[in-house]
Amino acid sequence: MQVRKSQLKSIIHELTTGYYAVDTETTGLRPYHGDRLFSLIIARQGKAWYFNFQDYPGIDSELVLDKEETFKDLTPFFTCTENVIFMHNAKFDLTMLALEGVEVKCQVYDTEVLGRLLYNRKLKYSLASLCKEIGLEKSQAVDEYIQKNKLYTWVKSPGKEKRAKWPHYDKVPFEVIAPYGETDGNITLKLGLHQLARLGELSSTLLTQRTTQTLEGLVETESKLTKVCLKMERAGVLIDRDYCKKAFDYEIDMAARAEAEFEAISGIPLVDSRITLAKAFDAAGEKYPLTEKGNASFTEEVLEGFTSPLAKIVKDHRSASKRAGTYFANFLYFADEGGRVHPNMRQAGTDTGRFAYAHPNLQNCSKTADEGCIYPVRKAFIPAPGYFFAMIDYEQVEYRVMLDYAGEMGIIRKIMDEGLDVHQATANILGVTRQQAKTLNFMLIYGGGAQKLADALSVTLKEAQEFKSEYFGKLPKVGLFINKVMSRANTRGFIFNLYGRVCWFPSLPNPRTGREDRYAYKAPNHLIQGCCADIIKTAMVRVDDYLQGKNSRMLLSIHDELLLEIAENEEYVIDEVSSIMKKAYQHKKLPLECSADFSKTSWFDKEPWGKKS
DNA sequence: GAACAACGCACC
DNA sequence: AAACGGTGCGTTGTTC
Repeated sequence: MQVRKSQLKSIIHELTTGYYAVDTETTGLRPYHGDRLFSLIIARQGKAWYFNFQDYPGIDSELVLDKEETFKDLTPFFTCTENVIFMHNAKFDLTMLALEGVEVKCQVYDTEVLGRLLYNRKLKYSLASLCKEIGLEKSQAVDEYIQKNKLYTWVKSPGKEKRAKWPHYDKVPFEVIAPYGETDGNITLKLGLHQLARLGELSSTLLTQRTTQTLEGLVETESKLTKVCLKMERAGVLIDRDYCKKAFDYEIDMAARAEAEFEAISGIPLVDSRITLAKAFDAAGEKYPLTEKGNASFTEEVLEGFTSPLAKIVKDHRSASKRAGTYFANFLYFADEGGRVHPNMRQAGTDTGRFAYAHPNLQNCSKTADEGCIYPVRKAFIPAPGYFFAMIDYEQVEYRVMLDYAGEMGIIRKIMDEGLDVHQATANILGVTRQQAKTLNFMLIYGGGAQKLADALSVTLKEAQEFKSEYFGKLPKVGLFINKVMSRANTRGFIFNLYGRVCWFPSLPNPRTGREDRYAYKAPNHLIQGCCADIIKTAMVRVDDYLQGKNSRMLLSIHDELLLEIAENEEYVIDEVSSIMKKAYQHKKLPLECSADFSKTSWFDKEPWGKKS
């Protein structure tokens, strides 16, 4: 129901402790660029209240509530820690609420996150598709209205072909959006309650299994984590705008030069496509491989093998345009007025449990600068005045966790007693070089076959097979572990890690053979990768708790690394955070190690912080 | 015109 | 029978 001014107080009075769904309607999707909520939906047991704050032409003025007053009245609701609130993509709505000064202290469950924890092999985790599975239909009215009436703006940014689409939800008529919002609220609540019930069932089937933590515990961690991510995202990362602009101009210029040179030499305008490149390199007499789909392939590696001067030009062009478009242009585009970018942390973004980052993705910023590069990408990120950066990362976490899971004591002792790193210890055991050991470990953790190993080590298939049997001969527990996990995935269809995270392996048709396949060779990787994701997620919740009342803050989580902004008088938190991170994994035999770097200038220039802890 | 597939490439 | 895991995002070329 649409809330009228006269009913406000009594309705709010009705909101006693219980299970709710909350949703907001917002002017657009960019909270850090001025978009704001214009309505709030609260749903409970078949009832949904639509609190409208926006004036529409001809609307009954009783239906236009005062935003400030409403949120003030709702303070007891949002600060009640006993309330349980379901939200789909909760972080977005929490951001919008935060911009109205509302801090939600209730227990928040993101139905997207719950969807992942329940079953992580879906194609989509949208509210519409999750609801559809349980027979609930999401209204498409608003999206359809936006499309039909073209209530969006196309935005083109310099140096890029792609345009961004900005929808304007505030232009959707009240009579369309209000019932839509109410439906969303109702179905989100039903979905959330259904998910909690389903989690209970799933959890009880795992109860007999050995995990250090129950699935319920994992759900609680993820629930708390949503608010941690909210904080991190709101903090954002400061960019050096002038640096980005200079770097962007420079790279655009480099790309233009490459285009001119290419055309001068080949007589063909440079278009980085298989058609143009095939034409140019055919003329230059170069031979190139084909991709899986039978198209000409011109990867960097292929170009590396060419003698034609065009090859370097294409490489330079790719590198310059990638740096200009994917990095510097995006940083400038996404930065708010204060120069901070707020990348979207996608807590439920991956099958394994890792985070995914978008808009912009800050997990794939170039670490190193190529030779001759004068604008390293990570140099664009700088600590705020009064702060410096700390980068704390787990050392070889996936390998260590795998060895600990496997209980391969021979190598574990070598690592612990002799202070060797994983690859060196492997090398010593096998009598190979560290680099070879690293390649072997790498292949192992990704489920690579003998052929790939042969390619990577530049040896024959037979030699690669010998390396493999040598490896498993000397590290039998690792082989046992890998086989056990694969066979579990095959026979049971799912595996779970020490944190209770379940990973499903449904039978899917293999596009190559058409036969059903569970892709079980991926299972050991997913188990380890997911476990490491849960380690850092657990650590983040604890670090956030530790940082309460301090000025230092977490900014980014990059799989096995945290980037923090440390207040100048809080240097001591670095060691403490390292320690919290290490303890987030309850090892059986092999503990985790962390190392820290710091920088007073940028994310690029870093120095070791003290010695390894 | 817009959506999609394919490719290439940055990270862990 | 064998299989190198997980992401986001840019452009090009094709298709609806």
